[in-house]
Amino acid sequence: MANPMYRQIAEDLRAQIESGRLKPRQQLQTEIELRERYGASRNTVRDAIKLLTTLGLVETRPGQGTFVVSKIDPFVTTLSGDPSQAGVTEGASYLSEVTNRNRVAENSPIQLEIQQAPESIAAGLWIPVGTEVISRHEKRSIDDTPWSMQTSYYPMEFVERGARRLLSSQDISEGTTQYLRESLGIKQVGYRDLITVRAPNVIEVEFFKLPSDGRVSVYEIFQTAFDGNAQPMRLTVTIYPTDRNQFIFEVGQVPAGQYERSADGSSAS
Amino acid sequence: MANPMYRQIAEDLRAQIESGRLKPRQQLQTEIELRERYGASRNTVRDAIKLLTTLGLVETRPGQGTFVVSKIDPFVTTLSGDPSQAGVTEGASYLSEVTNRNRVAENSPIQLEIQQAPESIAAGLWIPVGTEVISRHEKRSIDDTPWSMQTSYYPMEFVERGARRLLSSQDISEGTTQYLRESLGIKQVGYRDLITVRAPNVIEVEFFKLPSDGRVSVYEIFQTAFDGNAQPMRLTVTIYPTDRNQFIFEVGQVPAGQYERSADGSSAS
DNA sequence: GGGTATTTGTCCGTATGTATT
DNA sequence: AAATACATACGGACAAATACC
Repeated sequence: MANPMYRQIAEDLRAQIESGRLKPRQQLQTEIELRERYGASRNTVRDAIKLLTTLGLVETRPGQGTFVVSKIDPFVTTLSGDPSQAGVTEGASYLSEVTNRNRVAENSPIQLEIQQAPESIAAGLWIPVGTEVISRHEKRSIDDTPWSMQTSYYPMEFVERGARRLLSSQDISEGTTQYLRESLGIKQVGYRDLITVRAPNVIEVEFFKLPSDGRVSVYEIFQTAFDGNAQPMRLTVTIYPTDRNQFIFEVGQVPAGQYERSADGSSAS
Repeated sequence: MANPMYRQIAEDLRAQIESGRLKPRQQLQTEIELRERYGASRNTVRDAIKLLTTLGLVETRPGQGTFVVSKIDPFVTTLSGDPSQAGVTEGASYLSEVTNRNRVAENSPIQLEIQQAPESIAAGLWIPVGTEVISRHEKRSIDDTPWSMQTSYYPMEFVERGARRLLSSQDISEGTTQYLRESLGIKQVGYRDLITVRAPNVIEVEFFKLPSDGRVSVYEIFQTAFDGNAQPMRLTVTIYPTDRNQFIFEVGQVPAGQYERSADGSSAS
């Protein structure tokens, strides 16, 4: 046999799940039953189940059993769209969007730090490594589900030039983008998003309550905002778990209306 | 005992990797050596290594050993940008972008099918389930590395109205967007991308040569293109492995210039 | 090419712990 | 408290891949 036994067992179970013979939320046979059914040892059955777990097809619950996963209703974030709102990422802007969908959003207090820019942040802001930057960090939840972690970095120079509220951990209700325009005359004219996916770190596993085996990865989105002189004025890094988030962006003329892809893979408008 | 032993071993090794004491491409101690070092059984050490593998921190090579991963130089795809080029996804358009970066791109022949639209495709094209659609499927590689799999769906009605070349497996060199404009007067005025991440299926694992344990997930991007009547004219589904791909999109005025995030997490412009 | 040592992969059986019902 | 089910841990045996002589 080309394939080891635990893979064959996994393939068999996977076929049953994908064909719909095993439905979401349905319990699989116990490890003991599967051991007899496939004539394998319990450890081999467990290897098969572990593979399906990594693939996100099943989940195990101690004391209960192994179940076919039921996907989470995803939250959809629109990354582009109305250019006038473009890049308004901190503060209340996204709250209205969330509320529109009858969901309840919550923000943590803003955690403020002054750091020496490491390489990755310095490069995004076009400043030398080690330059002081302000970081404003915030955690967000929707319907009590941890949703995203966001950190925005601004050159320390902005404070010296008069934007002192950047150093306040108070929420800047009108948005930092507008605040910087009013206080310093720095106007954001565009931004660039870089989307990556990676495994979560320990902090992210804890906040998002992700399985500690790292099978759920996170989006990491670097947003660099530019002012009228084509200089970076802000770098925002946002983390979203991939198991509950999708992103939309639109180019050109696109009809309005939600486009949500539901849990079973189908769509609705 | 808060943590089981295999997690403690994994955390210890993880700390060594993240602190740089174990560098990318460096070999870890063998399982036997780790067993003695931590006073655990070989299977327990293997559990720790399996965890690190799922987290993407190490990789094992039979007959050789276990090594700290060296990240792949990612390929960066710009999803928005020049509105005149917007949505030109099939054919030669992306080849120039690749060539500009001194990489060599290759496309498979287009695989053509006529299908009854399943729910997910019907919803994207606003047509009833079961309506006939044309699917044009293509696999793409860059520098001999499998890069993406793309399938575009068009209403069968387009062929009946005269766009017969949609049924040819020949590449439509000027791009299907332009072809539809010339042949039917259907003009694409915008599109919407929906970005999701999920585990790969068997076909994707094989084409992209992904590890069969499913620890590397894939982006699945649904692009719906709209014509001047705000009707969907095309649905394109593209799959990219998350371990070698990043996406950029820009809104407003953004200075030109590459923004690549290199393997170690730093950036360069 | 062949043979051998090394290293990881698969599979088994068993015992005990922990979470849930 | 007892039963059930998954989680952790151990030890052993053999297979498969690789490297080296």
